[in-house]
Amino acid sequence: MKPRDDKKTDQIFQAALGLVKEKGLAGITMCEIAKEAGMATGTLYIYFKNKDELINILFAECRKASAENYFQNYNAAHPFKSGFTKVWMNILKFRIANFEEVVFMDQCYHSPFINECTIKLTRQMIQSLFKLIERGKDENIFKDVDTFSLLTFMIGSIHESVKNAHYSRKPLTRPVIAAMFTMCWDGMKR
Amino acid sequence: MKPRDDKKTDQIFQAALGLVKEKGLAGITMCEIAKEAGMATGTLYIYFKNKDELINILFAECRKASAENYFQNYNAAHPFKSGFTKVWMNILKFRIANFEEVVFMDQCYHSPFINECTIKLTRQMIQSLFKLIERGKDENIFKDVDTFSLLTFMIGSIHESVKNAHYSRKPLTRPVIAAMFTMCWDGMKR
DNA sequence: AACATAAATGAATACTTGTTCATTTATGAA
DNA sequence: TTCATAAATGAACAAGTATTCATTTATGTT
Repeated sequence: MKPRDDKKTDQIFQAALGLVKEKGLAGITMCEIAKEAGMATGTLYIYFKNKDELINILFAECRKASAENYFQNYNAAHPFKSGFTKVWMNILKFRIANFEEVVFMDQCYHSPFINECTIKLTRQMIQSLFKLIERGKDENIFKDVDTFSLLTFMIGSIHESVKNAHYSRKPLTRPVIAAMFTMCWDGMKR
Repeated sequence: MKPRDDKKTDQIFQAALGLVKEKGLAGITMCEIAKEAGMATGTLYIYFKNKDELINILFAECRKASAENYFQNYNAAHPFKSGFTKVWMNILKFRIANFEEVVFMDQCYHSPFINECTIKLTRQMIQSLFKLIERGKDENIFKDVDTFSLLTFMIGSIHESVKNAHYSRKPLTRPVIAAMFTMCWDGMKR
């Protein structure tokens, strides 16, 4: 028998992500995805039951990849600031390098494809970030503000930087990244 | 002859915004918009040439409403901090009160409906905000960081607050808003 | 080398959705 | 009141899109 081509799933995902960034979830068709991925329309239905499943599984993959990235090379034994910096930079760099995923996930939150339940799962994933912020508060480094607000502020500085860098077509340079981080840190610290 | 019903345009816009927030640009149909707006499908085509025009005009309206709001009750004669606070609060409150518009515009940026040219116009609209930040730098209040980064940081603190408040279903309380503003200010100031 | 099996194909099908248009309804003018 | 005009309607039509399936192609097994 003929085995499945393991690369195909990834080709489909890449095609879908590229098209969504270009035209939004509104604009993509199964036919276009297949063409972009270099295969026949029918082939998509060997790897996914239907369009809905394709998008849901891609969403789950993106979420996983994003979460796995947060704490890479984070060492809790190191001083708080260096750990916090590492996580901040991880998230920033990941979002720059995977901007298509960012756009795709953003669009999914208001779509008929992703259900409430899936969104709730995503919220659970910020637990580790929550703990990081709590540590900063415990060590009397961060302001005595509720953790959720501190986290929101941290994430906001990252998200907006990445978005603006992309739309203004001005790549984030090291000095700009450093400046953004300093502002975030100064805002959060006591 | 029978005159046009001036309310209809607004009914159509409200229906479209509500549906986009619920299902995304991907999920809306002319038929649904009409039903939600309480009129026949054909009526949409009296007020708009087609779906594309409907969305483009709605986009332009949202952009205008948003921009007109920035500097309401801003008085350049007042001290910088109170003016900056006013603008920050204006934007925050506008986005809370008009979250549907926020979602709609976000979705439009990656859609086949809105073209590059329209997006560029939006960028021009941030000129007044640019000048506000410059004033803060001129008065030696803000950090000596490039204006675009300062503005990005400011906007990021607002956007993420509104988004998180909505998705977590925790309305922004006065103390939380105050805390977010303080973090933004502390981050930007020297 | 021949066979069995599943992948891959893409035109055909079924369904969805944008748009039109013949008809009805409502309003201002004569 | 009647007429002229344009709005409003929604079923019919035209496009467009998801999904299927008969056929072809490729690969592992015997």
